[in-house]
Amino acid sequence: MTNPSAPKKKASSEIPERTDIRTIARLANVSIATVSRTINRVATVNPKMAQRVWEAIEKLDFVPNTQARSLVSGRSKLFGLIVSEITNPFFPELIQGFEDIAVEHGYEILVSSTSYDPKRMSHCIRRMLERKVEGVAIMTFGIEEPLLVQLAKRKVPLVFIDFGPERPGISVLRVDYQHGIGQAVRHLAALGHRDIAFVTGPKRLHSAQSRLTAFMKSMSDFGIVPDSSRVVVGNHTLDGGAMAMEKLLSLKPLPTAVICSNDMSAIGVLHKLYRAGLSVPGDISIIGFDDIAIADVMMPPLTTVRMSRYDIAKAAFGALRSHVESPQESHCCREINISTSLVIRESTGAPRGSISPPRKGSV
Amino acid sequence: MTNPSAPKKKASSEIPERTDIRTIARLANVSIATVSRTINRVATVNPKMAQRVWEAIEKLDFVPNTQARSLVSGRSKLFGLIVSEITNPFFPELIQGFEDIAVEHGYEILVSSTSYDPKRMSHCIRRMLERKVEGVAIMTFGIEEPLLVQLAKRKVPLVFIDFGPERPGISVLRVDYQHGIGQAVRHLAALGHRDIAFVTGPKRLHSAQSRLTAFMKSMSDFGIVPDSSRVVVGNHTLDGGAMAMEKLLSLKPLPTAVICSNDMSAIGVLHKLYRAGLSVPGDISIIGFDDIAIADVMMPPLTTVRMSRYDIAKAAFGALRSHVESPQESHCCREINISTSLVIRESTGAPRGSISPPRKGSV
DNA sequence: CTGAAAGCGCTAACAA
DNA sequence: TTGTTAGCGCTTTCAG
Repeated sequence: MTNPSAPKKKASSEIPERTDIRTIARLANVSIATVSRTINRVATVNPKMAQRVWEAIEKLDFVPNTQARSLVSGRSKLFGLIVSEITNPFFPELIQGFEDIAVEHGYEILVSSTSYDPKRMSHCIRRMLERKVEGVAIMTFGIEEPLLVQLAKRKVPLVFIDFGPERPGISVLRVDYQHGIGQAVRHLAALGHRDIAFVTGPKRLHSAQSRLTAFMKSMSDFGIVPDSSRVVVGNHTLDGGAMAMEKLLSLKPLPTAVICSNDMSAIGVLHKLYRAGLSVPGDISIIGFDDIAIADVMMPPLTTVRMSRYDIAKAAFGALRSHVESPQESHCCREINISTSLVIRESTGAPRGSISPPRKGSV
Repeated sequence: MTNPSAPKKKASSEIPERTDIRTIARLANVSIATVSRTINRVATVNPKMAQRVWEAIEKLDFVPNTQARSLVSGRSKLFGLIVSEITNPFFPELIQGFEDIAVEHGYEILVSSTSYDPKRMSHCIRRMLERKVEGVAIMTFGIEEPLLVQLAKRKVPLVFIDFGPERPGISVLRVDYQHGIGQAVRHLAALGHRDIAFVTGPKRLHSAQSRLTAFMKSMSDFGIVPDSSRVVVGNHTLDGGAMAMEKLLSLKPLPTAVICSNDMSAIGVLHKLYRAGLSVPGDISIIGFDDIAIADVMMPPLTTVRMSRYDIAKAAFGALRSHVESPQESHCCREINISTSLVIRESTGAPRGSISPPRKGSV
């Protein structure tokens, strides 16, 4: 007992520096049970007593101790939220949504950004387990198998995005990449593009793979078989996008359009193009993915596939909550669909020479 | 006791579904005190026993319950971190730094984004109090007085940025706006600018005011007295910047340069200029403040005043930690200086007509 | 409807 | 050095 405010031994003449439920009970002249009931708004408490209790609480400015509460009730009212990269604007928007909803429902969240590092991820899962989270939303778009085991063993409700094991207590948010990316390809095709490149995300990221797959499928739907040199690996960061575009720039006939696995990559691409003195969409059309807030103020504003952070946050929280609060019917929400859709702005246009005769590619 | 794993009464033939310190003690054939000591790495435990304890822990995959631990020890190892706007990239970078440092030192953080809303702020302080945080970093660059009282009353160590009350247990991070903004003005003046506008942040934000003051002071250092029409109110968002620039655009002689109170505003300004068909820095020079990651990939890359998120995170954590772990010497760290400095990129140049004859604006 | 009492899982005197 | 024991602040049976 390091707690400095805790008296060593009970003594009748002790000054009660700490103000707990007992202090309130004494002041309100009721039992601690009544105080507890009042605070928890149990309907059966006599209004008169409740009134006295609230007054005492007000007067002493009492704040209940969540730790003690959780300890005895077995409910921490805490959810974990793991994201891969808090510096990618997509995630703060997601976190904000999740936090808003959680708080609204009386939950707190423990956020952790793992920077794609399995070590950090492992450590952070451990910490969450120690804090007795009631569920974890793993919004990293991919996870290492062993870490998963660590969590699943505990039977902590989990919600994944894109990819997760099929087990009770685990929900998966299925993002319909095909729809949005299909729209993107159709948009480009309608504009006259046939030579479309793709900047992927990190190879081990499941979501990045799904986006690529959706792209390939959409292309072949239009009878286009992209050759592999048009698919270049990025890493979902600004730099990664810039580097990917650099590679693309060295290609013999420059692709007339490029779709990126996320907006950060697309912005990197835009920047590299700016450096190269190429105009967008004049020389080349660009499409991103995510629709982060900044996409709208790029020069030019970025055409992109929107994936609603709010929908994701809401679905993730909902899944966790239903697992926690009604475990028996939790199977009903095992999979939730998240839709995506194209937002057309100004980074896409007809390819050079599609109407007027083709001319030499600049650069 | 809702806890479903908790047996109602002790019974000798109970299956111990829950694995706590007692279970470990039994398996390792030691007392619970020894288990506790082992976990807490108390040096005096017999290595042999410790070994047995660790094995049992390993075998049962035991994770200690932080809530119980905090409850008895009086140390939650939790810090609160309040930011104003998680969707402004400045903050995620700050959060990341703070989290890294905190975790490294065995602390957890509770993050909350208040969106400048005093109601949310109040609610979030309350929640943090309930969770028994040991300190709160209030990185909102401004706070309402009554909320402050709420916290100060509890004697929770606090660290503010820019502005905070002078009380024991409270540290303040003083940002040296004058240095960076002075550099910015000097840079512009050296380039030949005299007609420099300023886009402020929200009026009630202390930091925004300080930035404006630093600007005014720097201007007068160069003998320039900016007329008030050149100071336009923004709100530290993309939209706010765009709207501010719109106002500026209607000014009779367009200012030749504009300094913004933060990068988000500057990006909004850049975008509005792009819309207006004006070139940067050809027609007008722009300087931001913060140096968020995206500033470097703007078109053109934004000249801005850098304020290190990492320095702030480190200083904030350090202040909190020293208050918690050695309260007696906490007065030694009441004020910490944070420096700022100009990062020159490509959004600044000589004003039109200063050296070479003016040419038509490109688009 | 209210109060007394038994813990939640753990740490820290204190004694052995 | 190790074990025993008394709580941390709260919820929740269970009697009354």
